[in-house]
Amino acid sequence: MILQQAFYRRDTVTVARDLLGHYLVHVVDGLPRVGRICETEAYIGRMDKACHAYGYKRTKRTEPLFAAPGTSYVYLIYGMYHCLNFVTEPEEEPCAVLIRGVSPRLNLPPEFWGRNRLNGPGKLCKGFSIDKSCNSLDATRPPLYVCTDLADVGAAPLPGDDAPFSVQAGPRIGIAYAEEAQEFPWRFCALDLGGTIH
DNA sequence: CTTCAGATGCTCT
DNA sequence: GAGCATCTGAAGA
Repeated sequence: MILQQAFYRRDTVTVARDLLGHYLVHVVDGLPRVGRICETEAYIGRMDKACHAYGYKRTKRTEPLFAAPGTSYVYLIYGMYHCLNFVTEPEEEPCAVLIRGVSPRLNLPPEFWGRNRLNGPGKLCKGFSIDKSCNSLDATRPPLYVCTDLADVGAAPLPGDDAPFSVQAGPRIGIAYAEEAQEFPWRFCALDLGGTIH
């Protein structure tokens, strides 16, 4: 099934952990590009200095964070990479989960198959052709969504994809400015799906 | 394996 | 004008 608003309308840390193992889908030119989510991070505006909407800071950029749970939030970072998030918690609570890594499953360009080709928010967006045109979409339906099974995109399940996996938590990446929030263990890795925390 | 510099443009002050 | 939820390639250990 496709994850619906009720899935995202929950505690952000819980959603970040629960997204692991599910399948990110972006339909491009009629073909679903699919990867299995193996790394995420939680951002919580009301108390998290690493969140763009810390202290309910509302600007043109952060506007999607205040929208309905299940909305996409895509922004440009360092002038050349995009980052994909899904908005969580009820409307007006600016929170989101950053999708940091997936392992390739379907219809990805050849250069994105193999180890360490889709681990990292910038690489992942490149592989899935995700840019600002994907910002502020309803991500509970095509072209951009997350589903629980490969059967949901009409593909056969992969042997081993139904096996349990272990989750590791650790501090988030690239937020040295965020003072005490640096240490929050809000990064989640599915170790057996290719994720790594050092 | 590690560190390090540079690329590049949008957003907010 | 400063800074940024990153990545790559080159060089060193």
